[in-house]
Amino acid sequence: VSSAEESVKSQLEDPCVQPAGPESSEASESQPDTLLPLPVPGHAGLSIQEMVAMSAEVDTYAITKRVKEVLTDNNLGQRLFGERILGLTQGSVSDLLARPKPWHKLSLKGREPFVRMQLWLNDPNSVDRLMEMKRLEKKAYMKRQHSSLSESPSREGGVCMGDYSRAVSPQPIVRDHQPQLKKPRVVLAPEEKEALKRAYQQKPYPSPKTIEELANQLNLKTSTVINWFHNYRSRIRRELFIEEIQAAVGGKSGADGESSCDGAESDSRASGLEEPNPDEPAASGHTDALFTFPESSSALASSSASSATPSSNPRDSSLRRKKAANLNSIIHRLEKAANRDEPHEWEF
DNA sequence: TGCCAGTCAATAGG
DNA sequence: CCTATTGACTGGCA
Repeated sequence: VSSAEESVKSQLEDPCVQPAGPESSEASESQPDTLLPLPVPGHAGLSIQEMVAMSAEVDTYAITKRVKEVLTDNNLGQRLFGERILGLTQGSVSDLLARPKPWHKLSLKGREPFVRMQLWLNDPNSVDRLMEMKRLEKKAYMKRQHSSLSESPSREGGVCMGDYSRAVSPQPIVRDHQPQLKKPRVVLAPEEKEALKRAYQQKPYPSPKTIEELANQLNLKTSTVINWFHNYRSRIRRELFIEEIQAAVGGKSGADGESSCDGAESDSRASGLEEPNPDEPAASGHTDALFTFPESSSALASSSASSATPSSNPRDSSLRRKKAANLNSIIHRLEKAANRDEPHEWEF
């Protein structure tokens, strides 16, 4: 029941509305930060970092929920909000709003965006100010469009913020000849991801040797494999946090006692980590691994474009797998803590 | 060195 | 345009 309606600590209350000031930030469209480097507006020279350090428990889930509402209600985008208010890029904002980590698991740095959101929400003029910025941006954009029509390719001297050089430029095909300053961005094929996920199930923390092998088998750079494991691990971890939050927020009736060691049931929403439908026909290899769950493999090898299964429980087996992998992960840590190298087999 | 938390930024859909 | 996803990078820690 507890939850937290305005669990905001007094600190963050912000009655005094910053008086707009000489807002001359114009002309130079898309000038990076306007007021990111933090001497917080109406707060006696307190920097955000100081506020973060002082602020008490904050309900990150509630905050992001509110922010999403306010943004959509007012037709304000994540990009604008991120760049002007949080000092983050659109992708980061999207991620943050979609799956906020619980406050107590955030580092000081990680808490900063939430404090800023809190501040923003408490400022009665925040929305209007943002809308004004949006207007100005659009105006600047129009101006640019207009001027570019009358002259040669006007290369903006801007700080490469919103620079979409495309559209009208006669560049039939991007047969790039430009000095590879732009690394092509690796895009793993679904099957490659599958293979990596399978490998993860076996060993969340592969040894350099294993990584090397995987890289060779899949024809990927080892750094790509390494990065993939880092990313996957942390994203799985975050998934678990979210389940934790939802479990806490959810059932308010009676004690939600979970007998099992890890309270993390509740239906977790579709996450990017979930594969449409794992199971490879073969997949006969997984015998070792500390934990492995059989999981009745199903046919249904529909490649992607799932969305089918109008009503069934797609996840569950995947949830179980996540838990299994999580256990392996925990074991890995315990072993490390125990100063034991090579997380090899244990006897249970 | 390896790990992690935060992010960035390219991209894929809408 | 906008949002979601995700490989790669950065800084901190041990």
